Amino acid sequence: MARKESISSRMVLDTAFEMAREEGLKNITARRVAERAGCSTQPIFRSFQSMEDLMDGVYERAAAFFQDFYALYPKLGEFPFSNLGMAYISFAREERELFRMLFVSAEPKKSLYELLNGGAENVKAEIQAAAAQGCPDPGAMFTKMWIFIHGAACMSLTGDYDLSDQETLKMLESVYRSFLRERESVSAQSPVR
Amino acid sequence: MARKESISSRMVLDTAFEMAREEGLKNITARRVAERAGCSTQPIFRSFQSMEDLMDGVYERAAAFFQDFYALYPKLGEFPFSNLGMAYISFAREERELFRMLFVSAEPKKSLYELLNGGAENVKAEIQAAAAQGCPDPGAMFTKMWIFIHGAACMSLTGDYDLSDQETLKMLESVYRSFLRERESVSAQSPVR
DNA sequence: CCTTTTTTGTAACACTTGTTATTTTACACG
DNA sequence: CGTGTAAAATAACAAGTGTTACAAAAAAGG
Repeated sequence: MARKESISSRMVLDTAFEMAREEGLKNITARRVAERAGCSTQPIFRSFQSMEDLMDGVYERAAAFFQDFYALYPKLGEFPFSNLGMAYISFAREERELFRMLFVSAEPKKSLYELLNGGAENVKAEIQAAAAQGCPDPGAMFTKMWIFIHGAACMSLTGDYDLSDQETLKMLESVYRSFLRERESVSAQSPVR
Repeated sequence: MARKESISSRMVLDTAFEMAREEGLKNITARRVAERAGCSTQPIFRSFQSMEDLMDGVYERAAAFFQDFYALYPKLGEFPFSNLGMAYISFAREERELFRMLFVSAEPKKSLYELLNGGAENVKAEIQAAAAQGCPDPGAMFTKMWIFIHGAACMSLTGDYDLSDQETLKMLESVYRSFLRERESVSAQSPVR
C-alpha cells in the first residue's frame, strides 16, 4: 500500500556511529550523515526526532561497543586488574574517539561503573582478587591501579604513549606488585565513583 | 591625527582567554567575544587576521598561564615529583578547560616538555632526585610516576576524582615509595617524549 | 572650524547548521 | 491498471558562523 523503506533507522545509526568512531562527535552533521548513507537528510529525521537524539543513540552504541570490547578482550595476564587494565588501555589506543566520548568528555552521561559491563561486578571481582593476594587495603589498591590505568589510556590519546601491549602488561604487573607491597593506605574515600 | 584606539589587541586576547578558561575553545565566536568586550567584531579583526589566529593566541596564553601556575605553585612535598605532580593535578582541577586544551586535546600544538617551563630541565631534576634516592631505574620511575600523575589529573576532568590536596599528596608519596622499592624495570623506551 | 586619518560600528555577503514544508517517487492493494 | 499512502528527495527557512565593504565617529594638526 505504501512505499518500501529503504533507509532504516538502524542504517542511519550505523553510519553516524562509524563517523563518530573515526572523527568523534564534533563534525557530524545531518547532511554529512546523509551523504555517507547515500540518501537525503529526510530519512534521518524520520528515524530520529533531532540530531541530538541521534547523538544520544551514537553514545549508547559506543557504550555497548566498549562493553563488547571489554567482554571479548583476550585474557593476557593472570594478576588482578590485568584484564581490566589491558582492555581499557587497548580501547583507548584503538578507538580514540570513542574513548574520548565515553571517558573524558565534558558531560559524562554514564559513570564508569555503568560502562563497565552492567555495574560494579567486574570491579568488585578485581578488588576481591587483590584482597586474596594479601593486599592490606584493596580499596586503596583499586583506586591507585585505576588512576594508573586511566593515565596510560589518556596518555595514548595525545600520542604520548607508545609501549606495546607486552610492555604495557609487564608495566601493569610491575605497578601492581609495587602497590601490593606498600603498607601505607590512601584515604578511605575512593575517588572513583 | 587619528582616532584613539579604545580596544587593544591585548583586551581582545584577554577577553577570549577568559572565555576559553570558563568554557573552552568550542563556543567562542567573534560576536560573543565582541559582546563580552563591549565592542563590535571589527576591533577583533583589526588585531587578529582571523579567528584561528586569535585561537592560536589563546593557546599560547594558556601555555604561559600553565607555566606561571607551575612556577608559582607552593612546594607541598619533599619527595621527587611532588611539586610537579601536585601542580599538574591542581591545574587540571582548577582550570579544567585549559588543561583539556593543553594536555588532552586531539591536536596538541606543544609537547609536554615544551609546556613544562621551557624544556625538560624540571623533569631532569626530578629524575636525578629519584636517582639520588637510590632508584635503580630513574627513567622507568619517571614514566610510571608521570602516567599516574596524568591519570589523576585526567580523572578530575570528569568529576571522578575528589581527593583533597593533602590526600593527593599522601597518595603521590605512597606511590612514589612503592615504585622506588620495585626492582623490575619497564622497557627502556619512555612513553613520554 | 575643517580636514585628514585611523578606529569603530553597521550592515551585508557567503556559507553552514538543524529542521521543515512541499513535491516527487515507489510500492501494494483494489 | 489506477490509486492511495508512506517514504524519500528537493528546496526552503531561520539562525548562526567568519569575514568584509562601507559609513560614522573621534582625535590631532592646520
